[in-house]
Amino acid sequence: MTKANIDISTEEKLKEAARVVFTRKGFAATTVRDIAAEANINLALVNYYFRSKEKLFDLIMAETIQKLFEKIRPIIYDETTSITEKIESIVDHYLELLIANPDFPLFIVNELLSGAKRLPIMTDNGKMFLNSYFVKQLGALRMEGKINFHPVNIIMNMIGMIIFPFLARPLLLKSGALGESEFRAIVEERKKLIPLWLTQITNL
Amino acid sequence: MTKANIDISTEEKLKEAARVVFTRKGFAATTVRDIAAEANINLALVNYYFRSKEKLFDLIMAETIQKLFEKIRPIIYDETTSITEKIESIVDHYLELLIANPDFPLFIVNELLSGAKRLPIMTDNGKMFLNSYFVKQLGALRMEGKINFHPVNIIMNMIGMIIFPFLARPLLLKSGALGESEFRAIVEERKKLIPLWLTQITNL
DNA sequence: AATTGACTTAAACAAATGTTTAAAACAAAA
DNA sequence: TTTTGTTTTAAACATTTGTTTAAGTCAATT
Repeated sequence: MTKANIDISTEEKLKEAARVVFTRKGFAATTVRDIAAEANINLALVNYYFRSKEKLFDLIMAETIQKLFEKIRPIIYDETTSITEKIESIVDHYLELLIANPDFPLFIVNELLSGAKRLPIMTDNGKMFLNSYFVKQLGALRMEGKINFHPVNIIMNMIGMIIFPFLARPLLLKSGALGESEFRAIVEERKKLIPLWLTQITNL
Repeated sequence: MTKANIDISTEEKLKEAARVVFTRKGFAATTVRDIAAEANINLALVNYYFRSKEKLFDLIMAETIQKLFEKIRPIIYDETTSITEKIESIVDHYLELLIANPDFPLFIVNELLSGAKRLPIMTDNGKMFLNSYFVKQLGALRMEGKINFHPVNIIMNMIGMIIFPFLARPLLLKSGALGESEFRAIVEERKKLIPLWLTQITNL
């Protein structure tokens, strides 16, 4: 057994440290030295294992997006569930994930700004979303005359309502408008409310 | 008349260029040379006029936030208008502003990530929002039993629904899911829909 | 015309940052 | 034990980046 096999640590530690720092500060504001320090590992090893700061970032970004969508895909491609059931499922899964990683939305949005280069990973998954059975169901909703607006609005509202609290989180906490526990309570409350609101909106 | 009075250009040109570049790339990813180049003005003049990159950013940030809230304040402190009227007003003003500056939400959100130092300007205005008559009206809504959830949810939903399309914009455009004109059409559509949806949600 | 004071420029500086190098440490194989 | 290939380390390198400097330009004032 070579050292490479025993030692899951170094490479994995670096990735984990990079994930933490990139998420907290964004790509541009993060230095390779930050990552090395966070991992308590020699600076040169970042380039040794990942060749460059950019490659490391791309790797983490790809993995994160991947993890994100592979949870959603089975839900939105399920042809046996109703719109309402899908919404409940998506909201629940998404919010659970965000409760565990509260600054993840800021991370993504931050990279939307600067990283036009790194977009393909996301656009591909975005298309995957737009081609889903869920979107077809929403389209049918319009055909049936139940809604009189572009179905993409429903998706926008859903994701918007899911992620907004997490975008506003630093503002809400630092301003003292909410405490950590109140924030958590509101998010928990929204888990049930968002699907309710969405059905009201779509007249279901 | 000194040169300082004639020449509104240099300082103002730099500020405008800085606004453009900061908005496009965020604080960390923007270099002073980027700004100078965008303005076609000598590098040293950035520090000559604004002392530092950070001071320049703070100035622009403060002005932008200021401009943003001074439009909203009279609306949300108006004691003569109903909740519905306020919502219509806010949505309309906000969306108009965002149509003119589509990457403004990304800019703000981007700085929420890194700039814990630059938050005070925003938290102050956040408090201004939370102390408004609008929020009191929403609170009353709960007292009357018309809604059975924390009123802050309505604000979250409103802002979330307003800004989300602009956060997703680069993704939607680059992925080809929407064209520029379709995006514009959807936003225009939402101008009327969002208030409608919000009244459905609040049982008004 | 000479002077003043604000503005502009090109060059330089110091610090920070991504990356590379060359040697050392180390564990497994021969 | 010696050898081999991988991993780790400290130092160095080349750029980039924010900032400063010192000289130059220019218009108004004296």
